[in-house]
Formats: sequence, C-alpha cells, structure tokens
Amino acid sequence: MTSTSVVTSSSRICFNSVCNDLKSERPRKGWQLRTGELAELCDRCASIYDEGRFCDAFHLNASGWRTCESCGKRVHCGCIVSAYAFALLDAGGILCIACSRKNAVLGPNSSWPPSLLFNSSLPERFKDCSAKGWSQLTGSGPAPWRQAPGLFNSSTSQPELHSRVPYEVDLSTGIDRLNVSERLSIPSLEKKKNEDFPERLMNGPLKPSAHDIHENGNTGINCEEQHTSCLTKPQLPSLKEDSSNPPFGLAVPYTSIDEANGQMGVSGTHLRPNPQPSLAKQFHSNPHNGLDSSGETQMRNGRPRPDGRGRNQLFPRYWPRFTDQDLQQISADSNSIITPLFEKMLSASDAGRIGRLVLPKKCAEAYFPPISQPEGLPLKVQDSKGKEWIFQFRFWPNNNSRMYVLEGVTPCIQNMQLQAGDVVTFSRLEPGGKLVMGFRKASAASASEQENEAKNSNGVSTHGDAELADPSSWSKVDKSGYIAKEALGTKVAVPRKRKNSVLGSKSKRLRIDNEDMIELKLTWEEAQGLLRPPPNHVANVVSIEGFEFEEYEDAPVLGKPTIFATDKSGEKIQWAQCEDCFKWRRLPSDVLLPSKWTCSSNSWDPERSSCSATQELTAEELENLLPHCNLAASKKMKAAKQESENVDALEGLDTLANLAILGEGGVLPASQATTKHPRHRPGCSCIVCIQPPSGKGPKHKQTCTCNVCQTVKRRFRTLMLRREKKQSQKEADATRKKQQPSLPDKVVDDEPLPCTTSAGNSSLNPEKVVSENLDDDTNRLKSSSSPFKGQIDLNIQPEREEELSPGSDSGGTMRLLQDATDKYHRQQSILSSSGNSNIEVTQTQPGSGTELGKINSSIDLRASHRDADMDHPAIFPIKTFAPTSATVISEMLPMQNGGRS
DNA sequence: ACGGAGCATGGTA
DNA sequence: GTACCATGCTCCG
Repeated sequence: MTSTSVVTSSSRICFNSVCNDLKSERPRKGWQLRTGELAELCDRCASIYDEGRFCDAFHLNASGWRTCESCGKRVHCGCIVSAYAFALLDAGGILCIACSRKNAVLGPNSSWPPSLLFNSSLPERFKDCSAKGWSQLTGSGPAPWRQAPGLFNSSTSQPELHSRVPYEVDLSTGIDRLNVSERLSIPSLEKKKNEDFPERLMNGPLKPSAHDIHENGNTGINCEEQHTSCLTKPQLPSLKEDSSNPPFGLAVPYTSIDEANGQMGVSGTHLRPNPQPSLAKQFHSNPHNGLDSSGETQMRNGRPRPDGRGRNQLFPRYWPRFTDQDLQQISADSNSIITPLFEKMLSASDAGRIGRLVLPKKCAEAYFPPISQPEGLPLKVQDSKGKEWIFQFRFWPNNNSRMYVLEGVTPCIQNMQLQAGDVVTFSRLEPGGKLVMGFRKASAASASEQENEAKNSNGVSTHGDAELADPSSWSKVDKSGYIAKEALGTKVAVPRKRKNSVLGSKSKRLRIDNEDMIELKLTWEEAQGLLRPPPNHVANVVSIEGFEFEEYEDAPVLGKPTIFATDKSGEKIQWAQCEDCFKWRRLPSDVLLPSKWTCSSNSWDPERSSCSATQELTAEELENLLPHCNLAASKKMKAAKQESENVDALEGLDTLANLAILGEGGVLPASQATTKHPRHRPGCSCIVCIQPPSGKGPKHKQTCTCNVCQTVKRRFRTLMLRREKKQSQKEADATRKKQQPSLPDKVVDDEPLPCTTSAGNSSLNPEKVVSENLDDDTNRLKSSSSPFKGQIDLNIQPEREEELSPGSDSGGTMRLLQDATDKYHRQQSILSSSGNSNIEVTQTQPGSGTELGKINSSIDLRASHRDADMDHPAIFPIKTFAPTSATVISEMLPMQNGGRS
C-alpha cells in the first residue's frame, strides 16, 4: 500500500476541496483515489481524516448520510472517503464500521469490485474482471455466502449477523483506506490501480512475502483474479497443481483466488487493516462466492474438473460459522486477518483411527489447491494453537467424480481431542494465506450452529423442524426440539433443519458413536423432567432390548418440571416453583404447566396467585421434595459423593444411582450403556459390563463378595440408613401409621405393603444418602422389601427379588420415591383393582408428569409392584421413562452396533 | 494376521 | 435421477 502513495496532485493546496490550506512540504496522505493515488492533505485535514471525522467535518451537509441499522449512528455513505466506514447489508441498510466489526458482518463492501480491492499482479485480469467482477459480486451469483449476510446471521436482525467473513483482527490504518477507496473506484480505473497495487502491497507492512505472491499468486491479492479467474488465467498455475508443491501451507491460493471472489481480495485488503472499518471484511465474507463458478474451478485446476457441476454453491452445512471467539482463537496474531472458508462436522469416519477426513468436494475444490492426481499434495495446516500439521490432500476417484480427503489427520484430531460430531473449521490466515484449522466441540457448536442455521438457512430452516442439534441423541430423540433446547440449555443444540441435513440423515451412526454420549445422557435426564405425554394422551410403553421406553404418539409436551406428591388427604397434587419468586405452589396433579410459570398463573389457588403469598411448603417438606425434582442436580450430587468412593464402586454406584433416580434404569442406564458401553465390553469392570447382557449368565448371589456386589450392598445400606433416619425424624407419624415399625417408612401410605414402607416416601434424596456414611444394616435391607429390587438386582433379573439387590433397591427406592409414596400407594391400590399395572399413574396422566412425577411414579409403581408382588403379579419389572420416543431409541441401538447393515 | 490404502456400496439430499 | 459422502469391504504390503 505504501507504494501506492502517490501525490494526487501537484497542487500545493490540500486535496480537500473545502479546505484551502496549503499542504505541508510533506503532505500527509489521505484516502485513496480512484486513480490509485492517495489524496494529499494538509495536516489539519489529514488529522481529521485519520480520526475518522472527515465526513463529519466536511460532508455534513452533503447527501448520502444514512443510519446504521444497528446503533443508529449516522454514517456518511456518499463519498470516497467514507467508503470504508460502513458496510452494506444484503437486506438493505448499512452498518457503521463499528457495528460491522462487532457483528462481524460481511462487509457491504462485498459489493465492491474485488479488483479494486486488490490489484493482482496481473493487470490484464482486471479488464475482464472488472466488468465481470462487478456483476458477480453484486449479483446474486452462485455464491450463497455473499448473498446474504443473513445467512450467517441469526434469523433476526441483520445487525446481529455475524460475519463469517474474514475477521479482521487488527485495525491497521492506512492501507485499508486506500484499498477501500480503490474499491469504490470505478472498474475502469481498476486496471490502473491494480497495476499499482502490487507495489503497494509489497511495500506495505502487510505485503505478502515474495513467496506468497509468486508461488501462490494469490495471497491476498486477488480478489479480482478470482472473478477473472474464470476468464483466464493461467496465472495461478503455480498453485494449481501439484504435488510438486511443497506443503501447501501458506497460501491457499486457490481459495483465495477463486473462491471467493473476494476472499482473496478481502484478505488483501485486510492486509492492511484499516483503521476504519474495513471493506475488506465484506469481501472476506464472501469467500464462498468464489467457490462456485465452475469455471473457476476449472481454472484452478488448470483442467476441467470432472464434475464441473459445480455451481459452486456450498451447502450451508459447510458454511463457516465462526464466532468472534473462534476467530480470535485462530489468530494468534492480532494483526492477521482470518477468512473463514468452511467447516465440517466430523463424522465417525473422520474422527476414527483411519486418519482420513473426508472433505466436502466443493470446499476442497474451492479452497484447497487443485490437484490433478489422486495422490494430491501435502497441505500444511496450522491449528489454532499455531501448531503446524501436514496433511495429504488428495482425492479418490468415485463415480466419475472425486472424493477429497485429508489424510493423516489423526494426530491433529487427537491433539484437539475431537470426536465425531465436533466441527473442524478451515480458514485462511492473512497475510500469508496460511490454512488454519480450528474446531468447535459439538456441545458448543451445536448451540452456535443452530443459531447460524436459523440464519443461514436463508429462511429455510428454523427451529421447529429440526432435530436437535446435538448430534446424537437429540435429533430423533424427541419430537420436541424445543424441549431439548430448554432442558439442555447451551449444550443442546437447537433443532435445525440444517442439522438434520448434516447429521441428521447421515449421522445416525454418528449419533451413536458420538462422543457426546455423556451429554446425551445428561440431556436425557434433563429432558425427562420436561417431557410428558401430550394432554389427553397416555404414553405407550415400548420394550426395546429389554428396556422399556415411553413413547408418545404425539410430540411430547414440554412442561415445567414439577414435583408430584400426595397430600395428607391422599389427593394427588404437584408442586411447581414460580419462576419469579421461586416459591413452590401446590397445584392439581393433572395440571400441565408451561415451561415458564409464575405465581400469577396460579389460578388454582387464588390466595397464592401472587409472589407475595407465603409458601405452603415448609423448608423441611420442600427438602424432601426437591431432591427428586432436579435430576441434574441430583446427578451432580451423586457424582460428588461418588468421588469419595473407590473407582470400582463408582460404576456400581452410578448404576444404582441412575436406577434410583430414574426409577428404572431403563432410560438412563440405557443411555449410559449406549454412551459408554455400546455393548458389553469384555474387560470393562463396570457394573453394567460385568454382567452378562440381558441378565444372562451366572448371577451374583447374595453371598457374592465381588466388588460390584459389595459396592451395591454398601450403597443400599447407606440408602437405607439414610432413609430411616430421615423418616424416623421427619415422618414419625407416617411411620406410626405403617404397621411395620422396623421400617422407617414415613410416607403416609395407604398401603401396608412392605415395599411401601421400605420405599419410604420420598423425603430422601438418593444422592444425599449416598454421600452420607454407609452403615450397614443388612437386616433392615433384608427386611425391607424394595420396589426396585428388579432394578437393583445385580443380575438384573426381576425374578430374583430375594437376592441382595432387592434390599439395596429398596433403599434406593425409598429415597427416590419419597413423597410419591402416597401417590404410589394410591396408584397401587388402583392398579390392583384395575389390574393395569403397566402404566403408571404418572404416565397416564398427561399433564401431571414432571420429571419427578414421572420418576416417582415409575419408581412407585415398581415399588408397588414389588411390594405388591404379591398383590400384583403383573407388573413390569422395569420401567423406564424416556422422554424420547421409543422410535428414536430403537434407531440408536442399531447404530451402536455398528455401521450400516 | 494386521493395518493401511483405495474402491465400492448405499443412504440421503 | 444425480451427486455427494460416510462407511464398508477388499486387496496389498
């Protein structure tokens, strides 16, 4: 850029027409003129210009003032000086530079002819380009990216759009302005400028290395080329092919060149960061543009690509969705400019040991150097930490087409600790054209992606249709993406079409293999609380591979988590917490609350329809209830407690806890198994794997002293003790009522069944119990029959209730169930009478089910069953409450097994 | 027998 | 119906 400086006029008068001051002997430079020269200003004007106040000072009364769509600031858009001070929004309107940067919006400038932005070393191009360039740039051309900032942006307002565009890390001054000016300049002038440009670049601080320029030719300089590329150019030849090339590292010429029409250009411009907003960004954003024209592609290759199809449009799924953080992460150098190229969610294969990362064809052809031989060429890629990796960029012939892959990515993937479902991003770092590989973890990515998708989809997608972002599990898991969203919070991706397209269809396996299993597990838990059958519907229970799942005919309803219980009179009720005051309000059990509920909505209890009303529940009562409510919390607690225990025990405890929490290990355990143990792994010592699948094989006997059994026993004991203590203390009355004094049952049960007693009502929190000391009271354990025997049973065989498991189960049950006991008792009675043991009350009650409710219910049922065993023979041994549909699960299962059929 | 390289297959858009 | 691409499968070292 510096080279570009040329005195605009021989006049000694300041170039500013409204200033008649004389220039100093060493006139200061201002904006770049269309001729490529820099305006020479007097000191005063130059200072004003440097401060970005030129238009404010001299063009205040001129036309062309517009308002920033984001901040409302007035911005002059009508002169060459201000050309870089704003960004044009695709949807119309402008953003001031500040907002543009802030939002990373692609610059409006994208509309500028690339040629202007950068002078390529090849002047000729400009000719072609100029004309063409404009149309392309401005047109709706193939390049999706540029077309709409909206793509990147959230569906909402433009200002929010994040520019995926190249991110200017630094704002340098000087050069940019020049560039900007140039951009503004008319195409006809382009040529001229272009010619000058190289020099400027070279001189400029950002000037690309000779290497870059020559070899790559691209480096930043050529927006125009890209455009023109189609037309001609042999120029890039060096880039083109070949393996002969050393690791491609530096420049990713192609990309720059072709693609994006502007990308390169952009970067070029960026080379010099403008102190002011940069137009450059705009261009960056469009890198994608270039992708497309098949012509370009061919050009690059120097040979026509077989596919030719290319229209160049990258699928939205590959659109880079860089956040500022991503960009910053990538650019260690604050002065560097990052041009996001594309991203890809890692498939199981990509993340596998094979070390091959399949590249989207269009992306590969657009942003990576052209390769004519299958062997491809080594490509140097820098990760976000600055570490360089060399991958083999190659392709395989495939159906008359090519499948591009990066080989040798395993070390890098591992280094980044990436897994299937995570997203790797590719961007170009300017100056230098280095290819930078970043990543986003699935958990984080999902959220951002979702946002993006909503934006990107060009309106296509939006929430609602899609599956949950989170790869794995969610997509099909539940029909209500919303739920997932809420329940999971940031972790869970919002449903998107895009996602579906990305992972959705193709990633069934991915889901399964996906690493995020843990997250999935969490999501299940979290989601459970929110899912319930739609009103007037009863969930169906489906048994899949030994596990029972709730299946909703219609999309489950997302409701506010509540706690189900039974009041003293035996009436079923539920407790809901106000969003505002956090007080718990008593509600009818059949009420389905919205996810956001406040006292003001408490139409069932006018006296407590205000946050100012006192809470009915005492702290103690609440304590008893709460534990169940928050599965997530309980889990955490559980985890914390477990830490104190030995490793072996952990597994068993987890399992138990899960069982206890869920009421049936069904869902959770299932998910866990899926996550951690797609199958029983030989060698794995966890309580799950230790046991033969489906309860087959040798069973643990009560006298078994293996680690697992000991752990289980201990756990149960602890649970029991805990329960007893609490019960005795808090619910002495309840205990009295019960006929079995030995049992601590506090619950006010109608049912005399032992289970009930043992189950105890709910006050106890499994976690808490666990955390507490473990005392043994085998006697008690034995004495108490627990509803959960089946669950707890080491052998996982309901039949063997007599064994240890039962005892332990009972303990877990008790904790879990707690308050629900009452409810359960009632249920039991109902069941017994009706004979319909299958479905729990909770299930049957559409609105009622909060997580707790479900859980409790489930537990209770079991308990009741167990208790009842005698009474009610026909009970499901295990009941899991899966928020998701059985269908989903069924799909997942196969996946785990492995690939496609 | 094992692992890697490359091709083929099949699902999805 | 075509193209893309994830993964499986086979062959070779």
